[in-house]
Amino acid sequence: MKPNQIMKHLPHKTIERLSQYRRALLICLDSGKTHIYSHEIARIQHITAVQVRRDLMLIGYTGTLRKGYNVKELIDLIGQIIDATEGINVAIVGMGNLGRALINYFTGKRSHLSIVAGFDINPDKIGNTMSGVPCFGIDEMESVIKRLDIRIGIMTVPGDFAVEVADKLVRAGVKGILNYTPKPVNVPKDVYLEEYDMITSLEKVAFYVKMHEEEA
Amino acid sequence: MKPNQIMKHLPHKTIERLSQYRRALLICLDSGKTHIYSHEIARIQHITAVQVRRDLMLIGYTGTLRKGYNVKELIDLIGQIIDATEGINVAIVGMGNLGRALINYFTGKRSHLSIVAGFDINPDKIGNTMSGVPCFGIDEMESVIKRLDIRIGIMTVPGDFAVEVADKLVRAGVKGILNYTPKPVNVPKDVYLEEYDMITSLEKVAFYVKMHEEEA
DNA sequence: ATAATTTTGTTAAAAAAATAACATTGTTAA
DNA sequence: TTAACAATGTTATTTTTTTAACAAAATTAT
Ligand SMILES: NC(=O)c1ccc[n+]([C@@H]2O[C@H](COP(=O)([O-])OP(=O)(O)OC[C@H]3O[C@@H](n4cnc5c(N)ncnc54)[C@H](O)[C@@H]3O)[C@@H](O)[C@H]2O)c1
Ligand SMILES: NC(=O)c1ccc[n+]([C@@H]2O[C@H](COP(=O)([O-])OP(=O)(O)OC[C@H]3O[C@@H](n4cnc5c(N)ncnc54)[C@H](O)[C@@H]3O)[C@@H](O)[C@H]2O)c1
Repeated sequence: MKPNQIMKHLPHKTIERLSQYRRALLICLDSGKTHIYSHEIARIQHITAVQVRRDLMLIGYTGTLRKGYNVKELIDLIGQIIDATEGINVAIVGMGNLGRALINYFTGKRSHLSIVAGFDINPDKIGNTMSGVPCFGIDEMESVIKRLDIRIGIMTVPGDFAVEVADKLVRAGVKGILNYTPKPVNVPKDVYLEEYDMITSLEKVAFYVKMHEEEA
Repeated sequence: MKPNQIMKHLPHKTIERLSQYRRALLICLDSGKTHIYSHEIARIQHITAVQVRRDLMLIGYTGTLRKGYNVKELIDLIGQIIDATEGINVAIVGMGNLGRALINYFTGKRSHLSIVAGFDINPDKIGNTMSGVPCFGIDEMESVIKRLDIRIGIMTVPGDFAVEVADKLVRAGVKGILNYTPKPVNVPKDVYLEEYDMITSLEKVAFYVKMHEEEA
């Protein structure tokens, strides 16, 4: 099966895990490790070794028996599968606390995904740069996105502006949106949308903490 | 089936969705809506109406035929299922950009989950408050957590400190950890751990954007 | 008054994901 | 040398999650 065909049949959960494996592998690489066993990856990610091997099987990677997987090779292969060949430019809308946290976190982390622009409505922020990322006015969005070939937008504006910002991003031609706003938005189906709310995560933790306590 | 028994058998995904439904319902309530149909909830959450009805069936909620669900009642019932009866205190470790974003976001949002303390290593931050949340030194962690009966810790420190902070939280007696650090940590199995990395979300968006482009 | 419609609630089926089982094969050790 | 071991890779099974199908009932329309 060609790489192209592989990609189309990867389970959604496998995609997520591949990204996580790579994150862990990069840490390993830094620490000088050249090989890693499936059960080591599994332990880091809190999953089973079988699942790791199964995921790697799906992307057609073959480790060395009894030596495990070559860290560098695996990082490269995961990149071939999940990264776009030429890299993708990303914009952040809303250069507040969360936007700033994201920009700091990303800068220099992933070469194939570059945050190349920020947008805000606050005149004090427009025209400045933040960790090297220039901040533009929201009115310039459409032109800047087209000019810089930005294909993904991250939304970190106050919830009340979520819907209007999403619409603006879509009109500007973005093909993926990552919405960190607490307000769900709608996009046409040729735009991939991912929404995340920290309250859901925290409430989930709280639920299982409660459950566990009641059990005892 | 008693509420207690219901909870034990709820699928993990249902727990997440219940939290999301409530978020959406609270928004509806604000806008003056008293009733809502399953397909309306579904549309907001980008899922199917059947799934909504099935989830509500699992928690034993009965809507009114042809009128839909009573927004207020449903909010209350979801609270009875997923919230702890007496509320849970939460701490944030690492009062940087992300920590600040979280505190702002949470403050006044959920009455049953209160962020009552922050911890940091930076002397300039210790002793101050941020959106009403006092910042303590990391050395005081164990005593403060015990004194304030904190049961969940959110980690927003730099990755290099993740493991040590997680250990500290566990030693202090926390029963749930939400790790926003890029470094996975390990906890004993009586502590519920949730880890989230924005890079995974962004890489997932990028993957599907790429896929979609190649298809065309 | 009756039929059509719309929405819920539930059971059944399908799909997706995780786990288990196990064959295979280098490596180590007796 | 051979047996035990420890790792991978793959198929089979189980579990979980989602979707579909449809009965029941209130409302609306005819
Ligand atoms: N999803 C999560 O887990 C999570 C966590 C924390 C915060 N949040 C949300 O993220 C958002 C940002 O949080 P924050 O703490 O960074 O808030 P913030 O107030 O610090 O930042 C918001 C920024 O958006 C800018 N802005 C306002 N309206 C705008 C518009 N129409 N167009 C462009 N920019 C605009 C503001 O000038 C500001 O710089 C909020 O919606 C908050 O609720 C989400
Ligand atoms: N998971 C995600 O999606 C995501 C997104 C953005 C950032 N991050 C991560 O979140 C973390 C925080 O990001 P940020 O932008 O807020 O960074 P930041 O530097 O602004 O904040 C870190 C804070 O932690 C404090 N600190 C350092 N060492 C500490 C210790 N040992 N104990 C207690 N406090 C300590 C610092 O004084 C600072 O206030 C980083 O690990 C970053 O990589 C994660």
